[in-house]
Amino acid sequence: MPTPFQNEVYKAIEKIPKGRVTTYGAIACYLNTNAIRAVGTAVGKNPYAPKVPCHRVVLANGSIGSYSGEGGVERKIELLRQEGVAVEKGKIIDFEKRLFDYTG
DNA sequence: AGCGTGACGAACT
DNA sequence: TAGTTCGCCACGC
Repeated sequence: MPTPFQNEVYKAIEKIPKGRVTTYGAIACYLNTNAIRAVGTAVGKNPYAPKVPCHRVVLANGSIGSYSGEGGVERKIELLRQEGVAVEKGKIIDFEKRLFDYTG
C-alpha cells in the first residue's frame, strides 16, 4: 500500500497525455511541493507499472533519466518511441514541444 | 526521534 | 561545455 503522497504522484503521471512527457519538477510543482527528490523516489517505487505511464517522466533538461522497469533506460526509450516521442543519445528531441507542464 | 538514501534540480568551478 | 557540490522532501531503518 503506497503512501498518500505517492498516490498523488501517480495520479499526476496518469494525466500525462500520450505522446507527451513531463518532468519531476513539473510534477512537484503540480502537487504544490518542493520535494523533487521525493517525487523521484515515489515514481521509482511505482507499484502501478502498466497503469502509471512512468516512462513519460524525464529530467528537467530533457534527458531520459532512469528507469526501474524491465530493460532499464533502454526500455524506457523504446516505450517513448512507440508513442511517437523521438529520443536520441538518451535525450528527448523537441523536448520543449513534447513537454507537458500541467498548464492546461 | 535521528540518520542515510533516492527514477532530481540548480548553481558553481 | 562538462564535471562536481549542495539542497530539497518523503521514506525506511
